[in-house]
Amino acid sequence: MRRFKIPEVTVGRLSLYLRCLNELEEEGIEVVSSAELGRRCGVNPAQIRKDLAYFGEFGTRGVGYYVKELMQDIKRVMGLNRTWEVALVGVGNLGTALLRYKGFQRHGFKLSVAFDIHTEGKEVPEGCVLYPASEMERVVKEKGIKMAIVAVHYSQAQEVAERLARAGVKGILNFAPMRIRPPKKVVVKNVDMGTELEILAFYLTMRGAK
Amino acid sequence: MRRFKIPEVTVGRLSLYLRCLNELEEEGIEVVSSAELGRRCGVNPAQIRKDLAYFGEFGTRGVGYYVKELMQDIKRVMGLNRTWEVALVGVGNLGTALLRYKGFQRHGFKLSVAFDIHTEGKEVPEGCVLYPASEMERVVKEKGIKMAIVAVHYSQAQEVAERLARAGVKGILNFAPMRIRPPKKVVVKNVDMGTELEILAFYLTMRGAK
DNA sequence: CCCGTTATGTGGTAACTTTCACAAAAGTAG
DNA sequence: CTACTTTTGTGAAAGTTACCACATAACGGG
Ligand SMILES: NC(=O)c1ccc[n+]([C@@H]2O[C@H](COP(=O)([O-])OP(=O)(O)OC[C@H]3O[C@@H](n4cnc5c(N)ncnc54)[C@H](O)[C@@H]3O)[C@@H](O)[C@H]2O)c1
Ligand SMILES: NC(=O)c1ccc[n+]([C@@H]2O[C@H](COP(=O)([O-])OP(=O)(O)OC[C@H]3O[C@@H](n4cnc5c(N)ncnc54)[C@H](O)[C@@H]3O)[C@@H](O)[C@H]2O)c1
Repeated sequence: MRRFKIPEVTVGRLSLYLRCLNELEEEGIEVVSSAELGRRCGVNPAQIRKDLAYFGEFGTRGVGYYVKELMQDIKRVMGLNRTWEVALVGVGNLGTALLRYKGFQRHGFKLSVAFDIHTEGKEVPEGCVLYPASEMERVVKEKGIKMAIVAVHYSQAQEVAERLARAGVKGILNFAPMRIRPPKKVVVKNVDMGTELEILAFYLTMRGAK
Repeated sequence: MRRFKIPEVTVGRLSLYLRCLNELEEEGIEVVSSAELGRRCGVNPAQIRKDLAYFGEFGTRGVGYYVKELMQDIKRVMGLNRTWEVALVGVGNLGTALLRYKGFQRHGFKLSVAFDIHTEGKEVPEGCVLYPASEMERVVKEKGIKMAIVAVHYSQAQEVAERLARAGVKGILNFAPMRIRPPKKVVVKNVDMGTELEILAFYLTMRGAK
């Protein structure tokens, strides 16, 4: 139950467990063992127990974990028992797809504001407001938004990140193909789809494909 | 120079080095030390040297690495000195954004065919051909395509992956929010944006944001 | 209420990754 | 050709993460 340095892989797996627990719940299963959960999500059972042990004792010996309870517990420790307002910067190809995606909403992330340097002719879904990029600091600060997604051209990503940080954002998910150097007190996660394809290319080459 | 088990983090960093070397080349810099490269991409210099040492000796002692040469070497070991034809399955919000994205092309990945169960009214860019999903096995096999991107609803992802595998695909990049269990002899990379946001939420909660 | 069964929580260890630190090689200047 | 500087390539240490194996706890049947 020591809340100090939790490895990111562990946090990622918690998210995975949550997905799996969701399915179990939908199937009407009320109790699950680490063995069964491990089989379903491809993780060693001991790993699951160790991951959970960072945060407390959630299971019952001889029984397993109560699905609904464990879901609540994981959501609580991950900060998912609430709605997070998220700002999107860059309403281009990718930004528009993200805005239209219903999945974030379902998991408690609400893309409530979007920013772009060009707003003319751009549409955003119900429930989201589009602003010119110049309004970013003001709107983000006023709304107290703490989380943002960056989907601008890579040459703009670092600057946008720093502006967001100044406006009070504490977490950034970056899709531009360059690692944003995290501003002070900000957590940055970079998702680089190009790199993912390149990793695939590597393993295919290694295994002698084509 | 032992080509056995290369850790995936190493491969990811190779891709990062490549990005960085590109910038150096654009700046007209011809030689770079591991120290300078490390500063630029936020990686320990010894780490860089170790990563490269898996594949050979690319540097010159007392000098450093010749930028152009190292780029070629990394591209060669990663299998990026060629064009990869890629099939896209699922031409929805995300699929369309991916098709329109110019960045893949620039790095040698060509999304030359796309598949969807609904093709009516769907547009794909020049250079890409859209087929009904029922044609998947035939087209992929005929074209000898080895790499695919899956952007369908999560309930379809596993089945699509298995069909792709049967058609000869050896590498799959999956965007559906469920881990695809890799079919025999297929490498699967899962990109889960929901999980990424949840990891951010965790660290923000941990640090007491909001 | 006790005993057998089951599955958790965890100490210890194995496996893996990162970093240190230095010998070896290459270049340069005298 | 030698002395000196620079920076690689790498063995060994340190640090991290995953897994095994078992004592411990809960449950249920007799
Ligand atoms: N489209 C994809 O599928 C895809 C895939 C992988 C990575 N990416 C990356 O995501 C980013 C966006 O890609 P895209 O295809 O949507 O590009 P895009 O050009 O369609 O969209 C970028 C948007 O950002 C806006 N913008 C630019 N600078 C801005 C600023 N300073 N402030 C606010 N808005 C700004 C532009 O007006 C534009 O609308 C790029 O970095 C790209 O490399 C995209
Ligand atoms: N849109 C996003 O920004 C986003 C973000 C994160 C994750 N995702 C994930 O990516 C996937 C696609 O998202 P989307 O928003 O594009 O959804 P979407 O519903 O807009 O698109 C899915 C497309 O796949 C097609 N399809 C369904 N089953 C198919 C099959 N068996 N074979 C071929 N085509 C099939 C559908 O006709 C549709 O066009 C989903 O799994 C989603 O969870 C999307």
